[in-house]
Amino acid sequence: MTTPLRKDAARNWDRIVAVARALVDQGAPLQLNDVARRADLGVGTVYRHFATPEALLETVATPGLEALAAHGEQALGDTDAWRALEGFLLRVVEAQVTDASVAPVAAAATDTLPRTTELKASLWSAGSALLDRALTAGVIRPDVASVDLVPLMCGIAHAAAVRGGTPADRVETARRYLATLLAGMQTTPPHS
Amino acid sequence: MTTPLRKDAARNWDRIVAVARALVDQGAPLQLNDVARRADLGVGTVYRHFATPEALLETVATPGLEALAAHGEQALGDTDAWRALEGFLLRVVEAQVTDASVAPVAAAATDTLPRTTELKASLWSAGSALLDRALTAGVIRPDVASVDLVPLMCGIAHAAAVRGGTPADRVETARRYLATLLAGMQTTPPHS
Amino acid sequence: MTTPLRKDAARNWDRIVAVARALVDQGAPLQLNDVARRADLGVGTVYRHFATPEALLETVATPGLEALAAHGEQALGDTDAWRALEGFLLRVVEAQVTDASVAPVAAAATDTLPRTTELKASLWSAGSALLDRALTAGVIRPDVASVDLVPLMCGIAHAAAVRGGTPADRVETARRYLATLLAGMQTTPPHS
Amino acid sequence: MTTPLRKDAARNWDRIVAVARALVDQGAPLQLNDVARRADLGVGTVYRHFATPEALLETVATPGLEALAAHGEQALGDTDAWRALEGFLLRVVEAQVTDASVAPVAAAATDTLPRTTELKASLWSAGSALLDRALTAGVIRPDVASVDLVPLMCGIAHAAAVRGGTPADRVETARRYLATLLAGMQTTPPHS
DNA sequence: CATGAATGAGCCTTCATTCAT
DNA sequence: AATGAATGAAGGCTCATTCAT
Repeated sequence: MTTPLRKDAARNWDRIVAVARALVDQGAPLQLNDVARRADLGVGTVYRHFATPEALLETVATPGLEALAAHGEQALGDTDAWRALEGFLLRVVEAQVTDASVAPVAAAATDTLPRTTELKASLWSAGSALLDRALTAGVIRPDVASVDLVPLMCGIAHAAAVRGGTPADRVETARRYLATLLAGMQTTPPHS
Repeated sequence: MTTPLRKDAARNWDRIVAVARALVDQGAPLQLNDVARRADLGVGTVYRHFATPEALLETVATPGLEALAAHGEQALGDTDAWRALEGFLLRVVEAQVTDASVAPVAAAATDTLPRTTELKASLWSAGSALLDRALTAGVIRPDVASVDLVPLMCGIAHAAAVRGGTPADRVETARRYLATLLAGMQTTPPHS
Repeated sequence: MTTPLRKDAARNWDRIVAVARALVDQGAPLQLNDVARRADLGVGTVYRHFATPEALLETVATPGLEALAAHGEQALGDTDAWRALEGFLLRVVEAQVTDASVAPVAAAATDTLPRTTELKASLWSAGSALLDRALTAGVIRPDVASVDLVPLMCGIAHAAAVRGGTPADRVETARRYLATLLAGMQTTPPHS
Repeated sequence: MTTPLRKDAARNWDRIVAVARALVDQGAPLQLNDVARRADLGVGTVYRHFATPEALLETVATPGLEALAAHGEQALGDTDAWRALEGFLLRVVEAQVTDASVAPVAAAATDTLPRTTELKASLWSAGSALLDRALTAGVIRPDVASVDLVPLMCGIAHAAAVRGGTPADRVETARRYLATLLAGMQTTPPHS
């Protein structure tokens, strides 16, 4: 797809992404100058690889999004439509709360990298398919459309962030919120 | 409460707040220099009235928060505990979606103005009281605590923003999301 | 000389000077706005009394300068010409080290208040007279002229400030430095 | 010692220092924005080279301090302990009176650049060594300690500044003041 | 390809001074 | 006389981006 990078260029790419990852984990803003200094590279090099801070952020978020997309694919193999949907949404929420690069990318209206667009579309369609199956299986009320899924997960992640507490608290909070929301989507009494 | 402002100072205060309101409505960031220029006032004047952008934002949000607090008080008079809670939460969500100054102030962990703290406390306690009544009335499951109320409303507003669309669409979206969430909180079959 | 102030104006004048004195003692810069706030007066009032920060500083320094001038007069009554000169210079140096308003006013090339000019002239002439007497008495070598006296005292105060330490240390340091300088001015072996 | 600058960067560095030198010579305050404008460079460039005005001032003072430090080393080779000390102190005083960047840096309690700290330490130890030799030679009374040397030179420079006159006058004044002070430090009758 | 110096718009903030009330 | 709101020049600093080396 892309021209393979020269070995040293690939090493630089990795260093940049690693530094960016570390910054994101600390909650620090991604400034390309700053990234360059920490990666011990020239600014120009960073700009060559990532034209904007957004592109770098999306790159940092990519593995997380890929894992979600992969889980989405796999969930379609689950014979229990409800459990499949629930598991998928839980992963989506957890990823946002756990990995600070995911939430802003998931919530962004526009993407910078084609790969990001692909992955988000993939998540979208996985959600859509899982929702359809749940509807077909009659375990869910048709109040929620497939386009609502990702926004709702972003909302839950945001709610958990507003609620505050330690990272672990937030994961716990997000799970509870998701459970309540799912209870509101179900036809039947709570699944568990 | 506060020393009344001199007439001219009051006029400037109003102009500043009006300019800030307009900027917030456009989704523009509040920069005090920018506000000063647009209000055709010296920077110093703006700084005299509002020491920080946050103070100005909170001031812009104040009427909205006051209306919510008033509604909260009033809701306690409703004999239908469920309807009272639902109505209150709906207002909270609508305010956030409708007035761009409300969401960030509601979501902020710390306040700048004492008035903001008061109003947020008032919202908090109104929510708490309404939730308690609903629990006592047995119309709600004890999965959600009073401290979850505001975060959840922030989450819904955020979800509606991520979902996108026109302002009117977002209000509609937020209402649906709230309905689903409430359905998940209810003991009894959906209210509507 | 000056029109007597109305009673309330006099009270304000006193408050301003007291606040300024306190600021100077803390080593804080004299800002008229700041003084006004601390004195709980309008800025305009402070400006009416003191047109510039320098005028206020000179006013704060005035009692110290008056005490020095008085001492100078009195020293002329001392029959021991050397002791009179030494005592005078010691007072001048101590005042600068002890009272932060004195050094800058003494060192300034130009004055704002006529009263300051008067007092500085008085110091000057006292020093001059004491020096002349010492020369006449033959206890001093004619290397130092009367115009050098105040500059040298400023220099010693500055040296003590550069040397650092607690306020008490600086007084001690300044005394030592003065003693050494005086030793260099004497005809005869050290007096004490 | 430091990574050599690129040619253009070196040229800019020179321009900045030259502009700063000129400002200091005029007695103007060093403001980085102002320096940038006069050097016809972007502010950022100036900030890249000198993070603070103090760093720039110290850089401007460096050649002067280096010359003093070199003289200090060399003075230790003089067999006449008194002449060596006197010559050294004279240079220190002259430098302060002649080069407006030296006095504030010498008087400052804390340094910004490591190089400045080095040079000041070097001056300190040269003075200390010269003083020790003079004490050992018995040409000086032990009233003055080595830590007093620099403060006293700062004091003399300050005294000369207060005394006023043309630059040449001030050098002359400072020499006289130093001679008097040294006379006060000597064991034996005045040297000249 | 990599480098990193240079840029400069743009934001923030302070403070001496004026002048309408 | 007193007040204190208003002013706005002035200075500080950051950071995204470009481009010569």
